[in-house]
Formats: sequence, structure tokens, C-alpha cells
Amino acid sequence: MTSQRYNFKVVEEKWQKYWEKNKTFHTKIDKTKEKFYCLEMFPYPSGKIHMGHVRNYTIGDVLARYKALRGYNVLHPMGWDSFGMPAENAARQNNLDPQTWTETNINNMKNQLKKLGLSIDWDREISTCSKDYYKHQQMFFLELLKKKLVFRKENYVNWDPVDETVLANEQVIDGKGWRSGAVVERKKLNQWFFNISKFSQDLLDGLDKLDKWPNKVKTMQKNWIGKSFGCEIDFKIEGSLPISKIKCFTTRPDTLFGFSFLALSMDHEISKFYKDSAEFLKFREECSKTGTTEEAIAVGEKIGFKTDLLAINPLNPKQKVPVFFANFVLMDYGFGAVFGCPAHDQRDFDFAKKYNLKINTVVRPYDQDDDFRVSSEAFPGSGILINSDFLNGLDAPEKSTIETIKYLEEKKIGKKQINFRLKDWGVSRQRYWGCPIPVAYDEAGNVYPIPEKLLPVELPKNINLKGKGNPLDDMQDWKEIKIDGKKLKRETDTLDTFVCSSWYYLRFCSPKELDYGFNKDDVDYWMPVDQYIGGIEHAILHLLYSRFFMRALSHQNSNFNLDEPFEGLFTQGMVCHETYKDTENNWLSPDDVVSIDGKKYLKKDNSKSVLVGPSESMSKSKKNTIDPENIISNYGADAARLFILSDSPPEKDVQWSEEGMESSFKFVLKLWNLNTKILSEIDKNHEKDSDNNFDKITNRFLKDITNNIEQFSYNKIIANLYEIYSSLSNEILKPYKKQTLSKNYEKILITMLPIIPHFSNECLELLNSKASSWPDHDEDVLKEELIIIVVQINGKKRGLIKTKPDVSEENVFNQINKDEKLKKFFKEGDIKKRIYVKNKLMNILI
RNA sequence: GGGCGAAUGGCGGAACUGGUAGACGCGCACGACUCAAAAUCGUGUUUCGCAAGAAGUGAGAGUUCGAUUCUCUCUUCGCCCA
Repeated sequence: MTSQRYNFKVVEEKWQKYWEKNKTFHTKIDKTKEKFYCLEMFPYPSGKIHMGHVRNYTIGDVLARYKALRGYNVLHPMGWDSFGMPAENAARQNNLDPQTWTETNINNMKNQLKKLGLSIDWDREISTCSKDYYKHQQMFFLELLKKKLVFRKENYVNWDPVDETVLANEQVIDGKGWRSGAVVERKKLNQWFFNISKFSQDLLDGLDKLDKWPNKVKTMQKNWIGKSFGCEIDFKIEGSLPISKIKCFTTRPDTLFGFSFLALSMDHEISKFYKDSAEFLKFREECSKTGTTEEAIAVGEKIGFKTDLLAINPLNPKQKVPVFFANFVLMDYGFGAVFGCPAHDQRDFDFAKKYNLKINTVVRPYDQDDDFRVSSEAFPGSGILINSDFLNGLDAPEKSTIETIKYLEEKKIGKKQINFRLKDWGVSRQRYWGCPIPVAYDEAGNVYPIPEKLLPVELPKNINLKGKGNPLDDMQDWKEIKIDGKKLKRETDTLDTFVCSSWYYLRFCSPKELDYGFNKDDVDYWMPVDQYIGGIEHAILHLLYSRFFMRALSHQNSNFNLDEPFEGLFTQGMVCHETYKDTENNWLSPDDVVSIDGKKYLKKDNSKSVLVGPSESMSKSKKNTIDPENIISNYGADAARLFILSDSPPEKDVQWSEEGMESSFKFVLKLWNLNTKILSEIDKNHEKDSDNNFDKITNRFLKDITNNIEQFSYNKIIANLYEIYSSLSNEILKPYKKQTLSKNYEKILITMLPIIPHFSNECLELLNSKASSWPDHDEDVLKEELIIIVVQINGKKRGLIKTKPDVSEENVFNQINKDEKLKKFFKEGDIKKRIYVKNKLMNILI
């Protein structure tokens, strides 16, 4: 047999066609088999896949293929998160409609994904912008509306006055609109909300059950939900307004003796008394420029507007302090009112300094005495209460908080309260390219759900994207609708695209179901998702929204009862690459740069020198991207899959390197040459096995690679492959029986199926193998392996001895005692103690 | 400011519950093949030392027969929240 160079193009295309024709990955419910639902976060169809997708989907594919070989009935679907702003922007630029743009991209990307050789059931493909999908989303919306989990309220948004549009928080950069550059204003709009906060406690408790989630993500969600324990307090108010008390929430009631001002959100109901005050309006306008995010407020300057009201300290009625409106108090946290204790909160401290308010120290650090006074900065740490009358001497904050609340409850001034940071989810977007919200309004603004028989509410075509604001606002014909003879106007806002991705995993179970978003039998069989894989950037919002959505659908529903959608979660790291700039400070693509001696970098076209920056996650703006399409056509999908897994653990960032990619490519070629050699050895049909080493090697390898695959140590399975390659290359120099060779080699090839599926399928075919299940290792064979025992003298390694497993301590010592090299380190009479760890080590102390 | 995590050769990274530190890959060096180069194959590659040996996992301490692993203090970096 002559060795032919491996032609990945032919082989990869052959197997991709084979899978497609035979519907290899088509999945059906099969109750005789255990199911495994493997899901990767579906992509936004931006036009081309990027390396992040390659990594994400390769990781998922290895798992899906592995589980299938393990005998599971695997559901491994793919779809498109296809609503959202980029389509609208691109359509505006290219004079297309968003639908055409999106569909073209989907086709493109689908072809690219197919070239990666993913084991995806494409019959289940879904696209969130298709009306088959969003019809059901509209039904869910109405279902939640009925359950009172959806409501409408006025809320502030980031308003771009030039583009006349609402901006998401991340579109506000330094207080300015990302596209127009206009200073963003706060504007009050009527918007739809999902009542996610109703489930705050439940979402928090649910985290404890998710033992296959990374702790990091659980911690992030926990902090986001932000449960805090504290107390609400009624402060009596004196002044010219008809106000007798103001309710505050605080987590530190124990610092009440350090009280020196009361701060209100400028949206607090009391603000209505100031609506004619020019000074107040001016203050308010100033505040509106700081933006609405918590971060913007925290970073920005703290400013206040002093009212003529006075608040009375409930623990010390003689003390009366001023009441301010302040920009750092948020209306949706607590009651939109907080009491200020400058000595023990840095923000209050800064505010007090600015407005010359008293700073009363009421907590001292443990290592200070009672004369301790806060001076240059607040002391927020724990310590002992001082200057606090009957509370003096208590440990703050734990004990003192409990005691203070007890006192306030007795006196009926306040009561214990649990507060959550999690706010309701605003889902209204003033955009065209999203799922229409299926309601209409009469002249008085009353809400009318669109009747089910009129669903879906379809997005109108032929829109004008050149205008300002939401194009749907201009569609007069579309807006008008008659329901039960009443003339109504449709809602023109569309749903946040996070709504689409909050239930897509359910749709994959029944992608063709017509009557409802999913079929109960399907969902009963497939859900929950056994392994969800995606980027850490979705650790909070997408995952929390999905967890909410399952609860919302289960709420008051005797037929559907699921809370957690994702049983296992894996968050993969990013793909990074060095960044390059030319001497004029312009970003350069890796394609424009050549390296000399692996160190000096020059620009390709003019040989000018290049500044090499740090490796950062691939992004178009820094031009440090590598196009997967080029990689696949130059090296093949198998080599690309191999490399993207090989260099780093999948949860960490990986550095893209041309050399690494090259070596993965060469490794596939080497495997091919080895395959040719092995096949010719099999043909030789040796009569006897040279020894039984081959079984042991295969067995050890099977144990290692299986462990590593189970633990997501995918970088280590590649190392296992390199090792087995090197062992095999040595073993086949010895004569082995035909059966020994083909039996062991077949097992090894099967373990490669999840990683380099085209190559290993081809080799298995050449071997005439029909095997289709994962080979388990045999513990008995491992027991025949000699093990190495470390010999230490006084804790220092002095040598190694080889023995059979599980031999006695005496046996090991005798062997050491016979070893001339080891013996010189000790005299038998001097031995004080021997420490023996079975099958591992002997430490001799002298 | 708070929370979480990380730090191991020139580089990416291995080391299961405390038991051979540096698997595997990249890079580099040398050798073979070649008129030569590329490709390929082989050997070596933590540091110091000819060697025996010694030192060594961000720094410093501690627990232990034994610490990359556990505890404490510190430094630097990353991520999230503020």
C-alpha cells in the first residue's frame, strides 16, 4: 500500500454529505434510551461565524458526540437569535430590509457551521425573527399578562434627543449616545415590564440546586438579585408641606445616632410639591444628565437640593436634620428615601462635606477606643457602637442591627424588611426589528390584548428606516386595528430580544408545533437542558431571564411545572490574539503583518515596523480577528477543532497562534501516515503478539481520555492523543497479531470521533469497523501494570523503584535495601521511622 | 470600595482527594536526509554545575515525614458589582 497524503477537503466533504444524506443527527423521542440535551448558546446572525463560535460549538460538539457514543439519545440543535439592532442598522446603511439581510446572513453562517462538521439536527433549526417563532412568543406574552406577570408602568429611559430613540445602557457612552454623540437625557415613558422581582427569593433559592453550574456564575446571580436584610423606618417630618412622615429603607438602622440628613430620590412623591420651583427643576435637569445606571450615579458627582423640611431622629426626637433631594438615591430601591450617616458611608460622607452637615461617629474599630472620631474618610467596617445611648457597646453591624430593629418594632417606628436589588425587567424597545407586543390601546389608553386568532401580529414590510425614531410609529395603516368593533391603535414597541432567547431551548424540543410554543410530551422528555455551553458574558441577564421565564410559564399552570431550564452550565473563555499597530497608530490585521525570526514584526506591504500590543479577545475594532472560513479551507475542520481545544482549558481564554494551528494540522497528517502504517501491519498478519503491552497502553489511554472528557479537560484529551500517537508509533515497530492490532486501534479511533470526526470516521471505514459505542477501559488490565514508587530519604527524593501494585511495605523496603544507588543514602541501623503510602511512596527518616 | 478568581520554564499549559513539579504542545538548539533550502525524522531543552549534587511553583511565614496543593500576611493581574 502506498502512503497518500491526507486530503482533508475530500474526506471532510464526503462525511458531511454522508451525515446530511443519512440524517445521522436527526433526533426523535426514544423512551428506551436516556436522553441528553446538549445546547450551545445560539448565535446572532451577524454575517460570518467568528472564532468564538468555533470554540463554543466545538466544545459542545465534542460533548454531544461523546454522549451519543455513550448510548444517550442526544438532542443537539441550532438556531438563530435573529432579532435585534444590528439588522436594523445594517439595513439602514445598505438600503435593504432587515429580513433580507438577516436571511442572507443565516444562510451564510449555516454553511460555515456545516463545514465545521457539527453533529447538529438541522431539522430543528429555528429563527426567532420568523413569525412561526414569534407568534408563540406573543402568546406567552398574553399568557403572562393574564397571570399578571406582565404590567405597564412609567419608567425612565435613556433618550437620545437627536436620533429620537431610546438607548440601552450599553449604548450610552460617557453620557452620550453612541451614534449621535448627543447628550443623553432621562425621559419618562410608559413601558411593559415582566414581573421578575416576584420570583426574587425563588430565583435565589434555585441557585442552591444548580450544582453543575460554575460557582462564579451563581455568585454573580446572587449579587445581582442582591437580597439585603434591613428595616423600614418612618421618619416624622416638620415643615411647611402637608407631609407628616417619610418611609426609608436601611440596612444599617444601628447607625441612627449618626443620622445627619435624609435624602430623597428626585422622583419621590414629595417632588410634586416642587414642580413649580425653578430651582428644583434646574437641579432635576442637571441630575438627568448623569444617566440612569447605578454605575453612572455612583461615579458621578453627588449633588443635592435642600428642602425646607426637617426630619426627626426616631431614636432621639430632639435631633432634627435637613431633608434633601439627591441624585444618588434611586426611586426603585427601597422607598426612594434613605437616611444619611456620613461617618459610616463614604457616599454620605462626601455629601455631608459638600453641604456642611454634621458627621457623628457612632462605630469605632475594634482596635480603637471610644474617643475614635471619623475624620478624612468614612469608616464603614465592623466594630463597636459608641455615642449611641442605649445601643453603646454592641457589636456592629450584626448584633447592633438586630437590637435596633427589635427596639424600633417595639416602639412601632419601623419594622424588619427584606429588600431585593433585582428590578422588574423592562421589555419595551422602541425599535422595528423585534417581536411586536400583541396589544392595542383605545383613546383613553386602556389596554386590549390582541385576540389569539389574530396572532401573530406580524411586522409590516416596506418600512421607512430613514426617518427618526421607531419606524413602526409612522405606519398608520398598520397601527389601526378594530377589535370587537372598537377602533384601536396597536402598540408600536417591540420586545427586548432577551425575551426571544428566554425560551428558545423549549422550542427546540418541538420546533414544528403549531398550537403552542412547545408540546408537553416533548418537553417532558427533553427538558431540562443537560449541558448548556456559552460565554460568561451571559452569566447574569440571559440566564436569569431564562430561569424567570420557566417559572413564569409554570406559575398557576398545573400542566407545566419546571423551574430550572439548564441543569449543567459551562462557560467557555474567549479567543484572543496579539494586537498590532503601525507607526501611525492604526490597528493592523494579522494578515498585514509578517514576523521575522519569530520576534520582529514588519508590515507586509511596505516593511515598516509594527508595534505589537497585548493579546486581547478578538474584535473587529482592533482588527485582531482570524477568519474561521480561511482556517477551515486551509487546514480543514478537524485540524481547526483540534487546535481550538488544544492550547488552554476550555473555561479559560485561549491564545490563537499560527504555529499552534500549523502543528495541529500536521498532527492530523501524522495520524494519517500512522493509519497507513497500521493498516499495512494488519495486512501482514503476524502469527504471534510480541508481548501484551498493547492492551495495557490502550487501556491506560482509555481511562485517561475518558476521565478528561467527563471533566471538560479538553486540552488534556488532545495531550492524550499526542501521547497515544507516540506510543502507537513505537508499538507498531513490533509484530502484533492482526486481531490485537485492529481491536486496539479501533478503540483508539473511536475516542477520536468526538474531536476529529471526519478523519476518524474515514479511518474506521478503512478498518472495516462498524463499532459505534465508546470503549470502556478494563480495571483488571490496569492491575497488571507495574507502578512506580518514590523513594525519599528525609523527605528528599532519592530514587524510584518499580513494583506490582499493592505489595507490602516490607517487600518495598527490601527492594530499596537491595538497590545500591539508594542504599548509599542510609544505614539500616539509623532508620528512625518509615512512612509508607501504598502504591505511591516510601519516606525513610534517619 | 466590595465580591470572586488567578499567579508554575522563553511561551500556552500538566500535576486526581497533600506524595516523582514542569505531562502535552509551541519555540529554541543540535543531528540525520539534501549540492542547498523547505518539508520530514531523531535527540535535547527549569536554573546553576563537567559531574556528584544543589536551588526551584509571585513574596514572606506556618502546619506536616512531605506543600504547586492546606492556613495566615503581603504583592501583582483578571473578571464582576459599586
